[in-house]
Amino acid sequence: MEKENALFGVKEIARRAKVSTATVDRVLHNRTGVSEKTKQRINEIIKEMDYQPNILASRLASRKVINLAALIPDVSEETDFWLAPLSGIRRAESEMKQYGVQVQVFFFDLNDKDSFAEKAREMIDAGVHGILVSPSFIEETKKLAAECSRRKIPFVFIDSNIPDLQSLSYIGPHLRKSGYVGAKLLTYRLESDKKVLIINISKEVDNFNYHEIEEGFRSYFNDHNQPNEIVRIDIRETDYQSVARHLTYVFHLNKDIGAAFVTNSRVHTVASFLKNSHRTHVSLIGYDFVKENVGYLENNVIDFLICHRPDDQGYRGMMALYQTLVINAPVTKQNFMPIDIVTKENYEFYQN
Amino acid sequence: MEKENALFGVKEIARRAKVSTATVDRVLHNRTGVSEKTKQRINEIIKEMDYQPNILASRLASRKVINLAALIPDVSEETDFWLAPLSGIRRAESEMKQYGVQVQVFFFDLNDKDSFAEKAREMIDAGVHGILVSPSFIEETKKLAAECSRRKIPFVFIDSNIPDLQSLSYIGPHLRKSGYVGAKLLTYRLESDKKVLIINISKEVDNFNYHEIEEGFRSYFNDHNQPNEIVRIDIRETDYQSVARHLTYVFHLNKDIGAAFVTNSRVHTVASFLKNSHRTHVSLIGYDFVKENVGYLENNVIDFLICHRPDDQGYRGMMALYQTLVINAPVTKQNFMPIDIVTKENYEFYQN
DNA sequence: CTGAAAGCGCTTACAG
DNA sequence: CTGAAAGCGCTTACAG
Repeated sequence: MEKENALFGVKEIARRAKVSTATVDRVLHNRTGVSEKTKQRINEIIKEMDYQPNILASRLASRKVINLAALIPDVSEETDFWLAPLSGIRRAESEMKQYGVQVQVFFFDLNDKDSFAEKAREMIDAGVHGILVSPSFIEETKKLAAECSRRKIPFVFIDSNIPDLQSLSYIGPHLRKSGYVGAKLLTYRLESDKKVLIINISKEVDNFNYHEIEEGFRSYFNDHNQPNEIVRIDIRETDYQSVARHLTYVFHLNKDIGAAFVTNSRVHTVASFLKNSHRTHVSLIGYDFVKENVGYLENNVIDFLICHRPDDQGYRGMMALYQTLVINAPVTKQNFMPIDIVTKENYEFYQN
Repeated sequence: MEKENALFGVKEIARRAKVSTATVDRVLHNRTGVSEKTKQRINEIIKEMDYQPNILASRLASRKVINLAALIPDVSEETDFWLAPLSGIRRAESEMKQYGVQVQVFFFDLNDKDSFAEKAREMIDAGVHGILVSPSFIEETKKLAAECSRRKIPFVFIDSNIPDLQSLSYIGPHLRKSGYVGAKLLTYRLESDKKVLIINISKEVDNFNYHEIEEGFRSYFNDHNQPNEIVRIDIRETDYQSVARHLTYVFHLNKDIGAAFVTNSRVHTVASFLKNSHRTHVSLIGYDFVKENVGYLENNVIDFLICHRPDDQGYRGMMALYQTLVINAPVTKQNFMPIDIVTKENYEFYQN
């Protein structure tokens, strides 16, 4: 009168291998304490049956909570950019929590390397199983990556990448191509006798990301034999007064600037300057769909914003961790986001 | 010696209400056969505890399979547009199937209303619990919607909408705004003495979608007092010869057409004509990131393609059904997709 | 209208 | 190295 209706699942494997389900479970999860012989026999049957575990049952039985963490910049007065990735992370969280996954978010200060290191420490100490991180500081990120490797904690990068660090996945823009797109838009209606101004506003002296964007931007000019002269300026102070001072000088020296390209989300500062100095005829392109920029899109001072779906980056980053840790499914190593073009006319539907 | 360690879940509710978990379950799912009094008592406790059901356990115990279906156009020789929504549907499927959800896709012929009705019939007869549909034919869709309402089967529309049909959700473009964006791009570098040509290539005489797009397009010209004259042409045959014949005539009549806007994905036919007749100086904008169009983006005949994340539409549509039927969570009634701008420079990263 | 018991497909101590 | 048994938090017949 035994019920042998289980034609699949661990029970069936156990029946065929003439072992208990406990042993099957051990093999399934590469746990120790199974003779090599039994192990092989079971593995063959698993293959034969093309066994697919029931994640539902698995998660329910093992009441292990999986702890995922994210280490991202805090939203600051300067920019609310990180609101978007955060919202993607939260969205992932709300989908995963029913399956026993918890998410903790750690925020660091973009102007303070030490806060990154400190929060990374906290995060590791919290005993997390997987990490999403915005690798804003190279050295500190390397240390974190090393620690993760040591503890076998998978980690993904979003927004920018540091190659060769064994990250599970990179989810973010292809910066070179992004700069290239910027150049296309900038030159689309640019007269050939006008100069082009590249503006890099950043406290960090050597941000590799901006270099890549600029390289991409310049390579478009090369590829298309654009005759326009390119002027560039680095501004190390991010406040309006400093930016205005530098720009006044550049515009004074170069009377015929027809378009400006800002390599990051600080384009609103430039927009403000152009507006105040009655230079709104200059085409302006920059990065990121943040609050500060939208107003200038609205009143036509900024022509285009380039964006890389920051919301999606957060979402997909968390999902990549989930895939690895819960579903045990493979994850794409490089996941380049679309290079989105946002204008006054389409921004209201740009959710990411 | 009883274990009373369950401080949550149906057991705890049952304990507090002094009933069995079976009765709690009945109340939880609005099943009949519970006295009004007991029901009230249990509902109070549920509220008090802010009880969240464990979907894992629920899905595992009730081995009911949920059948979702999609009714979309088949990929035809004419266009592979529907490959994208299909891939989104498949992506959703692979995420949901571990949770006991099955997905069936039914394909109809875009040139044959009857095939829509027929497949709709088949789908309903298959006993599905939720439906995603591309409402390509109004009357047939209305019939399907009525049948769904009768059977209390939730349905979502993607790609285009038919309002007032009690759909669970619409996921797709805001067509008016999309046409508006098209006009912005078209005029961005257009000289004011040039004419603009609107081209509508479609066998259907009265496609409401194209009307909306065109209206949006025209309203941009109004809003901005664009001086350009607008010429429009309707082409009822979709083959290249017919299109070429009509266009030859229009271009003959109007010597100074500077830009053309095609209201759908058939922009590649126009591109082909422009190329063959050495008119590639005409700016060309149209719809959809389909194989046929990409080549012309590549060789600069098409300037911009406008897209509405068809992949995402399929994915989100299925997810909306999942949310309703499995999670019992609310769903947004209108979900307008971003209006994406695809160019030669950024298309390689446009996955949707 | 209500409850006791079995069961979903796994995992986990525990005992040997 | 292996297995019997209990249990995860629900749902489902079945019996009353």
